[in-house]
Amino acid sequence: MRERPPLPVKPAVRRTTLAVDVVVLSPRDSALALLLVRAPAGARERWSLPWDAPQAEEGLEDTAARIARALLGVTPAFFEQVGAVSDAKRHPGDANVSVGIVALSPLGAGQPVADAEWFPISALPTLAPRHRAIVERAAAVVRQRVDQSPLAFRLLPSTFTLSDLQGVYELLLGRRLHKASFRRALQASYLVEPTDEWRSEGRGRPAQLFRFAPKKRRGARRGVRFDLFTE
Amino acid sequence: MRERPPLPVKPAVRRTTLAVDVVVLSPRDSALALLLVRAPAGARERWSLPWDAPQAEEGLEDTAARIARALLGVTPAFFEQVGAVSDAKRHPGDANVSVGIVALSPLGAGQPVADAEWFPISALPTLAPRHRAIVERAAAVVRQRVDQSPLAFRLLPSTFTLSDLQGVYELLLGRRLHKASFRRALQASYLVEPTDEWRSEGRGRPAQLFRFAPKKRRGARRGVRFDLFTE
DNA sequence: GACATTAGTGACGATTTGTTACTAATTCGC
DNA sequence: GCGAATTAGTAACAAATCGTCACTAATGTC
Repeated sequence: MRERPPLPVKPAVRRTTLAVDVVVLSPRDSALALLLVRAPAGARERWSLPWDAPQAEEGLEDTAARIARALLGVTPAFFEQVGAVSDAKRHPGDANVSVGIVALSPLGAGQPVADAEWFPISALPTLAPRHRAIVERAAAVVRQRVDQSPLAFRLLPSTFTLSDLQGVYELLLGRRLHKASFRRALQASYLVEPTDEWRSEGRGRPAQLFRFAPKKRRGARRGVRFDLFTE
Repeated sequence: MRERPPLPVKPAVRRTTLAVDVVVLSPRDSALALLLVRAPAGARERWSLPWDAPQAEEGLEDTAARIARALLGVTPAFFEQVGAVSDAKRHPGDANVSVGIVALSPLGAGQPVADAEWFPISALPTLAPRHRAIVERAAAVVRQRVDQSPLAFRLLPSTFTLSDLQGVYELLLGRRLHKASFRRALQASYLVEPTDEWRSEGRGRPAQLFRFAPKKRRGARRGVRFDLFTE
């Protein structure tokens, strides 16, 4: 048995510069859109993620909410951290550490201010390296949590049709889903309830509107899934 | 159509103090154990999570690796962020912002230094409020990702029996699993391959040793799950 | 050698899932 | 007005998956 050496690190805090970088997402023109702000003259890239430093003792999600509200006029419905980075990748404000936060804003809510614009996530302009990395992680986080978190519902208004909902899932997952299976699984989940309103969208049969109203249900005690994505 | 107001925020970085707080987990005596360090005399709590500030341009996971290696003599096999916090909850070093990182150390690897000790996760001493919150989030993150991430394999040595593996899953999930179902699902996942070694553990039939060797398989293109845990 | 203990598997029934094919309600073109 | 086109919604079948039980296998203990 070895002798146990004494504690070798003397922990100490250290002053650094911190930014909250916000990935605001919303469905727009049948694609997932990301809100960018025009960079000040002289910056290396013309666009960047909206960002700012947290105020004293302000929660990081509160910082993200403040930034998004200032740009859209409304507060997004959902926030989730995508991770903190402290590497050598360049940040537009040269922050040492960035916390990336994804914010979901419902379809059609808010209106960007003059220096902010929606870009389809598949056609983004050049961003600072750290911002590009944060956007990529955000997309992965959203795709990975869409089953466990009510993400999709936060991208829709408070009432919506089941086709709307399926469309958002397809946007987030990047693949088509089968209508009957989707509805059967949704039925079994007790996550939505029908309203007595219907919406007629030009042609075709009118669709019933639903609202997100999750019922508490006992954890379905399944076995393990081994859904590692090993690619 | 409203006039779009100009950009109302002038982003600026801000100097803060930052700490990386590490949740080192390892199976120990049939329970999940957490590594804590003895606090210096005069601290409000007698134990704390190991923590330190990142060095200049050091990645946050690298900081966590450095801290854990200093305490255990070995580098844990896996790191995952559990989130950044910047609220009023007290940190032992009074850092404004903490990044929590969970580190998984395989069964039996390393030996704590004199001022560090393993505690079963179900019987922890009092911790600073922020540390308590980080540990709770870490446990939730681990439970939530155990299906998508090779977490369980990182808590075991490089070869292990299937009963070992099932035991780790049961520790992480906090419930018993059925042997036949577990093995069938594992078979279908192509995550492990048998070695030609066997291990006799006192009584009972010897068990074959396996190693983690995930085969690339095409994404199983399932429908949506709606596994929201709404409780 | 009987028994306790742990490893590992075959098989059955129940449930879940992917898919096809249908019915229903609306608008559009003529 | 009326059929074609379009979108919503559902029934039902076949295949795959899952939970469970019951068994066989190989070891140590007494």
